[in-house]
Amino acid sequence: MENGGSTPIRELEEELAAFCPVVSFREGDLIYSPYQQDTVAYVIQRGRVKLYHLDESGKKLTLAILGEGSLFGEMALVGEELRQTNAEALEETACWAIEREQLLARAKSHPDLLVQLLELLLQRMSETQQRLKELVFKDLETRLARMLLQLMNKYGRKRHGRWEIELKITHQELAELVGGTRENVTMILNRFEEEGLIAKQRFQIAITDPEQLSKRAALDSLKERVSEN
Amino acid sequence: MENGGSTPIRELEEELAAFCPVVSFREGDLIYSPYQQDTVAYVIQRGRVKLYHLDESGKKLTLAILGEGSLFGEMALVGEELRQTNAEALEETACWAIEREQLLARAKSHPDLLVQLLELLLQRMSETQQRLKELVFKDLETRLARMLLQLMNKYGRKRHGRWEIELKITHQELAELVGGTRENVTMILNRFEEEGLIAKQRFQIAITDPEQLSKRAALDSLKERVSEN
DNA sequence: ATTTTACGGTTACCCGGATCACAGAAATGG
DNA sequence: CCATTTCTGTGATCCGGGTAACCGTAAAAT
Repeated sequence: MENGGSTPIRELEEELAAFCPVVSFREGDLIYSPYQQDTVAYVIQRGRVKLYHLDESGKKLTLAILGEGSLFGEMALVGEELRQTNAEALEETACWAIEREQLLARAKSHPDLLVQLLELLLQRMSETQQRLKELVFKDLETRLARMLLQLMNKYGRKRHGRWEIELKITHQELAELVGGTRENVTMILNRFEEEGLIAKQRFQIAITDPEQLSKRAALDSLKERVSEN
Repeated sequence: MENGGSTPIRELEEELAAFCPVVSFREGDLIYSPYQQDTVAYVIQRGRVKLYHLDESGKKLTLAILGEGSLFGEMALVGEELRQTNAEALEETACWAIEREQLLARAKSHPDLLVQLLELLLQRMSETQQRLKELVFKDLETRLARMLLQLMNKYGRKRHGRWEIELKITHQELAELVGGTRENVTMILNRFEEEGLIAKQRFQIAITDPEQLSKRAALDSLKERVSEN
């Protein structure tokens, strides 16, 4: 379940193994942070990595929580760009470190390599655009419902007749994922729980009624009907 | 000024010319729209293209207004993804049409090709993340100020001691670019004009005081000082 | 030249959600 | 084991900005 099943990363893994060193991080390690300039991107071999922006005021926006097979730090592969986000290991994590020059050299003889990286990149691009769209069009409750479903898909495991999200997560972190405040997230989660959509305890959420939750996620914020315009 | 000067697209142009047909669109033409499935991406040779999302309710969010040398429709290059946005020609526009299979074949013998496309793609990715960040962290006035400066950089031309934005644009369209409503954009523009930062007429905006406007763009919405936390 | 449509300007009102301010409960660490 | 920190729960209050409802004016259509 860790990797949606749709991505054939095995080949890529072999390719990377051939010319990339593996680097390891421990829980809480900062892999990089903004304004650094370096020339290495990463593909996750094992573990989880959080990408996030930090505002001057300390507010945080999480761009993604990535698992095995995901590419990140890709900006380093071309141009002179500095890092723009923080990347933090959420647990014991190992990554292939793709050094820019190495990659470009290697790509000449192994053209498929770039195509596979391109694929991973487009996947991230697609997710980012989706986030942008939701932030503008959907209200907080909808966004949170969607996020819970996404987490279920990525990290969910069925047990005792419900989908437990195997990711230690706080309300604060959820808020940072959906672009809201901790207080509002807590309120909405409690609402969901009262309605029997989810069950929760500290650091832990389980989806008890995915179908119903999906409805909440699809509904548009304010209107039930706009026949014509 | 059309193309920031930083991108060496000339080489890419030659590459594309070698195996891509050129397709033309007229002002208002829809190049593609969501849920279509096809396998061609575009690089703009001449003209301007707007990428946007349309909500069920008719609300619009503009992702980007692209000019010469920009890549779009790139999702079509891998996977089975359907189109997710609308792409519309804002004026007489010509594009190289990059057919997926052709590209992949060509890439084998011309490895640089993918690298250059990758570069264009990362540029878009970077802009998208920037937008996301602004939407969460900055208020409408700040976002609008930034957008005006961006438009100035891309489409501005100095004349009569001010930077005229050579892009016919309505308040509605500006609103769709910054994620706000037409009414509020009108109000803020008038405020900017009263303060002498910009000058405007129908369909037309000029920046009269870029420095001052930049300050408005950088300021955070609510606090002047947060010494420690 | 007149009608029609689209854009720009402005107000009053309202609501989602941020802020602020606590309090209890569960972990963590000396 | 107690003390401190970290999370969660819940109110009161406030505000940015969306919604609705106009009107004047410039442009486009016939």
